[in-house]
Amino acid sequence: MENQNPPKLGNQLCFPLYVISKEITGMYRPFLEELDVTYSQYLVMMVLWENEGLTVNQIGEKLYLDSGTLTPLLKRLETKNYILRKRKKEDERVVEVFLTKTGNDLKMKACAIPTKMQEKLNLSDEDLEELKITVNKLLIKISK
Amino acid sequence: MENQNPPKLGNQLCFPLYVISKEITGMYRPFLEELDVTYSQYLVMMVLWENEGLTVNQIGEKLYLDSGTLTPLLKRLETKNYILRKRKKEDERVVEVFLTKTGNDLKMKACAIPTKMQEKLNLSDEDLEELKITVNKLLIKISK
DNA sequence: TCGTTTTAAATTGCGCACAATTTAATTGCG
DNA sequence: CGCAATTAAATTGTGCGCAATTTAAAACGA
Repeated sequence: MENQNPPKLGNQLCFPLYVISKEITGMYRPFLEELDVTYSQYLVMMVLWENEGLTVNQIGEKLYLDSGTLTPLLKRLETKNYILRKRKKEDERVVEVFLTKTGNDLKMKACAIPTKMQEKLNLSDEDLEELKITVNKLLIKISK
Repeated sequence: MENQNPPKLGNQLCFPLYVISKEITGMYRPFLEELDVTYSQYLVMMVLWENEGLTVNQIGEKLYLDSGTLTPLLKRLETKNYILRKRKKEDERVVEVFLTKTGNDLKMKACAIPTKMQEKLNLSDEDLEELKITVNKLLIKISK
């Protein structure tokens, strides 16, 4: 039994990750406000832009979120008229999510965001790529 | 104006960071339940174990949190009898936060957590150190 | 077939996280 | 001194995030 010292903030892995995640999310805010979505809603929209008609569960698998989070979030997106939620005829338990025209058109407005964010982050292309690789490797390791 | 393609989940930096942060926080949960604290409350306790008597603002600076988050969180810690909140005599606007005996004793129980977490994360010492360095560098860059 | 089990989504309840505002105390300035 | 400006914390309101439970539909099995 070694390392039985009290845990210190400066020695954590999770804390800086938690702060970075919050800070970057915050950097998105002004851009996302133009689309009238939150960061989580933006994630859902990204998933749908790539793959329309997914079920709530399928969206949740991609985003690591459950129905307790997604159901109210999707209802808000529906209220904004960005998406449609339809119960599947063949299996009434399942809800499939579709884009409205407005929701699909939003994709165009969103195209500028990655570039703007990279400018704001002020990281070189190489650093950014390396970070993405590091971080994606870690994600795979952790969520395996 | 290049890179005007729709943003994709797989090409983001923020998304894996957001997921990793959530996943690791989730890994802490069973250990933190034994101490009857949430992850955010654990962060506050760590700060206080290192530095008792800090003001709400000072805690907020260390944790990147504001009074809107901290005030109710600190009240919950006070209800658990882990901390004491005292208005400063010389400046009644300021609230200083102190540990109770219970709150200080909790530090001992917390000592086992980093080791348990490292086991759970299943990363080598070297990988973990490298990640901490990478991630702390990024944090400094971002929050400058 | 009928009842049990499983599954998908919704609901409930709690605790952040943060923007915006409010309250109250202190500071600073004419 | 007297009042505007500043400051610290608290409050209000919205939206996650997740555990636990509920609801309802579908699948399964004797």
